[in-house]
Amino acid sequence: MLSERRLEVLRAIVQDYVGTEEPVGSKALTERHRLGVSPATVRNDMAVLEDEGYIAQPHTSAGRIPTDKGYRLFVDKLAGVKPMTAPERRAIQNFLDGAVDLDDVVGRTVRLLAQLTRQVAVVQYPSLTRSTVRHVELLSLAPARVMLVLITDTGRVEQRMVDCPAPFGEASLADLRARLNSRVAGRRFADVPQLLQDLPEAFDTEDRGTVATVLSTLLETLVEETEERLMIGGTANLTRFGHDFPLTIRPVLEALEEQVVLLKLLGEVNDSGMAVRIGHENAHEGLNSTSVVSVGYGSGGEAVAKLGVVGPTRMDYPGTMGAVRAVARYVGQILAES
Amino acid sequence: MLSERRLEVLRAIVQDYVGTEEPVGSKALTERHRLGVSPATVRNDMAVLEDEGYIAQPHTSAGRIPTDKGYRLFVDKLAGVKPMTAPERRAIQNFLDGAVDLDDVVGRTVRLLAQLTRQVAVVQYPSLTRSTVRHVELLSLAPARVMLVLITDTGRVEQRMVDCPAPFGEASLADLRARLNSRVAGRRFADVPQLLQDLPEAFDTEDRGTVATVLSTLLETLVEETEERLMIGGTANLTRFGHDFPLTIRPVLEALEEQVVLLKLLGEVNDSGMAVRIGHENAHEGLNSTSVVSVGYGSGGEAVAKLGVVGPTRMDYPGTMGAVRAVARYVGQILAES
DNA sequence: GCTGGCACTCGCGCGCGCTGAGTGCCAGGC
DNA sequence: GCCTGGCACTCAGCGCGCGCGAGTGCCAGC
Repeated sequence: MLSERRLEVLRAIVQDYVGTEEPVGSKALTERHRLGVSPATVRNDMAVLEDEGYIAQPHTSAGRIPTDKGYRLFVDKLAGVKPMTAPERRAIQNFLDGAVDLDDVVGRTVRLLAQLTRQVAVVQYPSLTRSTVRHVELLSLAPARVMLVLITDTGRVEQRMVDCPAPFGEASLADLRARLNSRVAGRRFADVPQLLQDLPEAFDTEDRGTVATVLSTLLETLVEETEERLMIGGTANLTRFGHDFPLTIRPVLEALEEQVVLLKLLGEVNDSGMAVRIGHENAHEGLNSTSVVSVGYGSGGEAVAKLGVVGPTRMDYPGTMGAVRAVARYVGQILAES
Repeated sequence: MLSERRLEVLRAIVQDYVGTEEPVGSKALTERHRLGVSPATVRNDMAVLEDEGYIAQPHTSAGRIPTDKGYRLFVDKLAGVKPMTAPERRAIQNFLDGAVDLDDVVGRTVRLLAQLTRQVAVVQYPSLTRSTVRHVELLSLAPARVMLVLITDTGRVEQRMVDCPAPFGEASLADLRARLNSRVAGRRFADVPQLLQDLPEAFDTEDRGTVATVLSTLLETLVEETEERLMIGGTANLTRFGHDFPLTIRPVLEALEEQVVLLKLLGEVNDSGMAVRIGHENAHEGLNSTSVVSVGYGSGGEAVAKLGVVGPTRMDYPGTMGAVRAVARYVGQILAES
């Protein structure tokens, strides 16, 4: 176990390094922080911290920089979440309040987050998994062609074309529409399959094939669209990554274009709230020199999707976490209102 | 007017520079191209080309590189469009054929284009301006709340919530729905306002307010959604931009995040087909060291949207133009089928 | 009008030594 | 036992000078 002072030294190193982007030495440390001890003592402490793997030297006789493990300790034990100031909160709220539809909410959120944190922002569209069905609509486009429109309580609309095995009359369509809605409207996606199980039996034999086709398309939509969409922004902030960044930036850009990677990235927010993934803790190789701060957000108490930012491991964790949390909270509010 | 051989020299310079990314000198030129003259002669030609502003030296006693004006001449007079090979065509078609819906088509297109050209791809969603209405659907969500769903022939779906001034019965709703569709289905967006002008008169006085509200929402949707959406991809290719690119890349990333800028970028494709914007020809400052190759695409003969790529001015114009044209053609086919 | 020859230019890479921040270690003091 | 000042050592970065070589412009001759 590290002594109190050594933890203090680690904190000071992290803070200074995040601020200056340069390896920090013992003398500079004692000058900028009131540690109450001499540089020599700090040097000893640093030697210990290095042995334990919390800090490292880029090369002999340079200052120290925190390792991933060092940042991890910093985030877990040494730093809190820096709350937003009142004006900042107001600005967030104002900015998000102007949104006119779901796309706009997500778009504004992503821009806001990128701007506040000066990093790359990633926002997942509200998920369908935990949402409920508001309405299902069926439109006859041709005798044997039906368009299925699914409207969710989060304001999302999905449509699918269905080619029917047999012509399907307007009356049957209206019947199906009514039965469908009375069964699933207001219900959760997860419950829908069960609720529709015996629906085809209510129809004439000749229509059963078509009904089954429509239903299976609906179920497919529910499942497929659970793979969420994402929006990202603030990629220009990648240029602030580091000096050597031709090599650093490329894999990050590549990773950011793969939805799957991103979804996984946000994926594992534990229920307690925020998740911070530091450097090599990220499964994806290209993101080994980045940290990800993510959090769930939702219209009620429950999280329906996630959002977060991707930045260099050398980031202002308390500030970033504060911004991410605040934005998530206000987006949740906006969604609840609409 | 430049002599035939001088044009040939310019072509050789552009080709070599695009290939090597290094200033090209007179000796190297005569070695790689069968110009039939000596380096000294080429030097004289180069001096002329430089006087005319087609090429420049990064610094005294280095080779020459083409200027924007040089590329312009190259594109206009010296180079054609390099057609895709048969296997490439097949690959494009196969890749696009797998798409399941509009989002997927656009997504695949953007990835394909980025991969083929190794540049940043931008694809505009099929526009609503020139498209036609396939169907308008009205759903009663509450006594005084109606959801309006607009389906276009390009497979796009837009929805809007309408708060009615007075409760609106199911019968009236069905009536409105039927009348609406009989008037506008299959018609062009631009014609819709006129077609609906006297529709409220067909309804009882008590319903007219609601009908008017619904109609104005529909018209708004048509106008608003004419502001198109975009998808971009291949930003990782920006890292291949140049050696000095910390400064180059940032404004480009910033520009790419502004939809407005991008739309303008694609905006001015003349009807003849492809547009190539070279360097300073781009209005947006951040894109002064990039070239944009764009083209319209559409499901019929008519263009409903645009797509293109953004790359360094030093790009393989014939190849890029070939790829852009081929992709546009196949996307058009796919859209026509669905 | 093309060519070979020639003198000149200048960016780039290399090696050098200096500087200064930073380190590890040690002996002495609280 | 822990902290401290002192000291020798290390090494990345920087500036400098130098030589190389690709490339140029010009000129006289064919």
